[in-house]
Amino acid sequence: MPKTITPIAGSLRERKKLKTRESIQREAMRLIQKQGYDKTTIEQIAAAVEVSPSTFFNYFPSKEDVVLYDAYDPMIGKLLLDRPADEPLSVAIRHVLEEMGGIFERDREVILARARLWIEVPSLRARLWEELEKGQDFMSGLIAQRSGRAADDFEIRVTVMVVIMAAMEAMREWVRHDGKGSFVATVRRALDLIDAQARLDSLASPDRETR
Amino acid sequence: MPKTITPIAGSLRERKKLKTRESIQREAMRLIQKQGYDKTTIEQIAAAVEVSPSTFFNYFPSKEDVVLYDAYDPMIGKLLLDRPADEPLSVAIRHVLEEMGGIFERDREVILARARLWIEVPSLRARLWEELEKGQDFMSGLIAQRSGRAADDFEIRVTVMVVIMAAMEAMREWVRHDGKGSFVATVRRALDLIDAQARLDSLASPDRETR
DNA sequence: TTGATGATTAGAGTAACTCCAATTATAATG
DNA sequence: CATTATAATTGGAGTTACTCTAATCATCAA
Repeated sequence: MPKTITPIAGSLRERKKLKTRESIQREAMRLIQKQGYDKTTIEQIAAAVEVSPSTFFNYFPSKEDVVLYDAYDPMIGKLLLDRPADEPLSVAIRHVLEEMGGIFERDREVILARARLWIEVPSLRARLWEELEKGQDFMSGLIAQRSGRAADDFEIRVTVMVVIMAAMEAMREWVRHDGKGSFVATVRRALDLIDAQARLDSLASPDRETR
Repeated sequence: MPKTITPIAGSLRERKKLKTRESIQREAMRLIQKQGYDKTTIEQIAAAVEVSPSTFFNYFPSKEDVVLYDAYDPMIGKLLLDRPADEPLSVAIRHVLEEMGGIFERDREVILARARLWIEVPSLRARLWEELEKGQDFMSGLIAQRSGRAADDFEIRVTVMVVIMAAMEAMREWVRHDGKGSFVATVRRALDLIDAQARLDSLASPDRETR
């Protein structure tokens, strides 16, 4: 059994795959912007990229995923993880938000277009839910770990979901106003509104005293 | 042009339609319980009810709707509307919750089975989102009216969504514990947790003074 | 150069829907 | 009761997203 050496990140194959992936997504978005989501078929997208429909499904498990896939999600996750473990969660969240602010400003147009799709196309809107739940699982797990509670702690899950919904509603509000104004500021407003920070802090602080 | 007289509620046609509708839903649920959602086809359901697949789509716009359609939603809506307009919203919500409590207890098994599907089947889970949004629109509209604010007021929408998510998480928690314990009590716990009542009250009280 | 491995593809199949035109059941009218 | 209007049911043809499989083709390691 020949040991497979660690695949080089920049190998021809890898680079090609990445290129194809990006092409598919770019062409898909272009067509969808032009004709609408429902009227754009996988066949059309594949034709535009000059690959077969089969190949499309090699890269994206469903049509929704092309629009849904978001490079920022993993970024946010990483930023959150990189925060010192003893930092209060509310502070961490605010930090991450500000750190993303620049990117959000820079990619404003792209983000706005995609957010609009998320909100306006029923199947995408519904599908977005899945992603929110993944976010909830991720954050809940993180807090659970740091606070020494169970991963499915009711209190944690409720609180985290509330925070996520605040961000979600902020996005909707931001889109409703055609992306005028700062997205980050809108999220901040929502967070202030639900006033969840204090609660998050009390959850996130490790139970040092009890230990 | 012959004026169509108001169709009698209990006319033969109406009764038949209702029966068919109920049969479809009952048989669908039975098959789905037995074989799982994905493995149950519309053809099978139609065959079990002895109608054509076309007829299925006359009654339910999609397969998801058969499982999703919930007799309690309109009930809750009606109960909420029936509360005196000057009653603080938090009180109204608690009232409605307690009023539904008996029904929830009585139909526990049915509700649990359906809730399980909602949570476990991805397409249903995603689709549930749509319903939550309808709920948000309804409640936001109600509060907006009573408080004299705009229908798409950001603060209202965020707060309402938070309350809905609390109920949603309560359902998940309740299902996670196999429906042991009171559903209403779990929702109460979630509501207490988010402590949103005070905020709701401040939103719901009409701005009598300012007027 | 060769042999393995991974990517691309065509093709056949499934199932949820949509649309439409034909048929059948119920209701209203003279 | 006979007739006409209306509503419900149906079959059939078509679209599209997606799955599975087996063959072909490109890249890579040796």
